[in-house]
Amino acid sequence: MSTIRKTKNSTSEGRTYKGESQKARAQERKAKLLNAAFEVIGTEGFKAATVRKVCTQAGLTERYYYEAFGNSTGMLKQVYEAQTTRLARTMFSAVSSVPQSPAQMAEAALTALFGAIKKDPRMARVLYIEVIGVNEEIDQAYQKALQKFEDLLVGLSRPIYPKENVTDLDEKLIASALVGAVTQVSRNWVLADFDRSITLLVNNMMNLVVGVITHLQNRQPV
Amino acid sequence: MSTIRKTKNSTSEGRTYKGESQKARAQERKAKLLNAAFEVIGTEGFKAATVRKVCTQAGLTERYYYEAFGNSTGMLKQVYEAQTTRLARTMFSAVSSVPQSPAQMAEAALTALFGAIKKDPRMARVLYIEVIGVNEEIDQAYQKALQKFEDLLVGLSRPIYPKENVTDLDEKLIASALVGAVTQVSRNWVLADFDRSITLLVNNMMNLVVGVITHLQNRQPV
DNA sequence: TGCATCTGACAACAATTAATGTCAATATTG
DNA sequence: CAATATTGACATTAATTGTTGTCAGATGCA
Repeated sequence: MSTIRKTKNSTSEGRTYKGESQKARAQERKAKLLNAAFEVIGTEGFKAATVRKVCTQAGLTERYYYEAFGNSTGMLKQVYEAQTTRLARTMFSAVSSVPQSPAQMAEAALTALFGAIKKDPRMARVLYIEVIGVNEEIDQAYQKALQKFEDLLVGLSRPIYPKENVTDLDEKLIASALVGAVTQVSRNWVLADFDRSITLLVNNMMNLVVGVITHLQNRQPV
Repeated sequence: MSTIRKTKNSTSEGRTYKGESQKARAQERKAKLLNAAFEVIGTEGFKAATVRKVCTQAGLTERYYYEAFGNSTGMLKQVYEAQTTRLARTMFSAVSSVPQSPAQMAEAALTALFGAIKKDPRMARVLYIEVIGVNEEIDQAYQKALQKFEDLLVGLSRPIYPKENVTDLDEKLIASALVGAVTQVSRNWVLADFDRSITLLVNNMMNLVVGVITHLQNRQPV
């Protein structure tokens, strides 16, 4: 039997190249590919985001596509999750930096959302359009992300709801309806090439939010 | 030169076959293909609706696919428009058969919508999922259809809005937000396999509708 | 310096699919 | 019956794409 030759690091860990560890190189490639995928999906759509096109955009070759994503569903999922994270962070920080009253928090959140979308329309395309109806795995990621926003909304609005049992009141349903309302308005706004001011959008959505809140507070239990 | 032979009908009109005119046969084929396309798109999705699969489902050959649709975008567009028409009819008739007060009309419309979706989930898939992000032509059809619903809503709610100018009030924006809210709730409901009763959905959406209405009515012009 | 590893460019393969064409069988009409 | 229109089954073509493989050159390490 021949003995197995070992380098300083065990064979599976690889070695440094151009001054960087294997892990660091892989991360850099993944970041490049993620940016490229976001660019292509966000401007030309998921269907147009072929392996070759994304790799060309990234300046890398196909092998690294599979290293980073596994397959095209993986690519879309990662791009989507990166964008939801980015948006959530932006909105969270906006909400945090404002007096903690429901109306002011809602206004801050809406302003941050519309601002982010206008600043980078690729995000809207990824969040609202390209993830719809691709396959079950993406559907799940989409539902999960929305759920997170809805749960956040439910948590924030809990103190607002009437203590007594209002007939059939379903907080999650109301939350998802509000999320849907915002989504729809955003989508139309993007497709209409930002034809309205952010202030106008926020003011009108606030009618909806404040309307449902005060209505629920004034309702009598049955 | 040889003279051109003419049958009783000019050549371009074709002739009867199996007792039916050319037009009637073409219409029947188109109806068959439309049903088949709806079935495939509504259950397996647009991506799975290849020319061969739709034709097999319809019991017809590829040539008639192109006769009826031209291409796959045409197919999706026609299926989509057939479903929006069907839904609009159902909702319109429901709204008509009820006392013409805003709340009762809204309740009737919502009940009809959720009922139609539950009765045939393929419709929801076509209306809410498969038309999103296919290409520009479908996007336009989608926007046009939503616009029609939104315009209807604006028309119905016009008498409700305060006469005085409320700050920045944009009826179209409110309408599209409400449409988006309903759409989102429907989508979730389908994906969650109809986990709630229609009454529950309607009651909760009514909170939103009544909430925004009363809020707008009570608001003071600035 | 010599050898193993890593990288990038690209070839190759298989599978899918839209779109058009071929041709024999069937129905209609004069 | 005979000529022609219509139909349906299937072949063909061309293009695209995911995925894997090849190989030469660059890089790091002992």
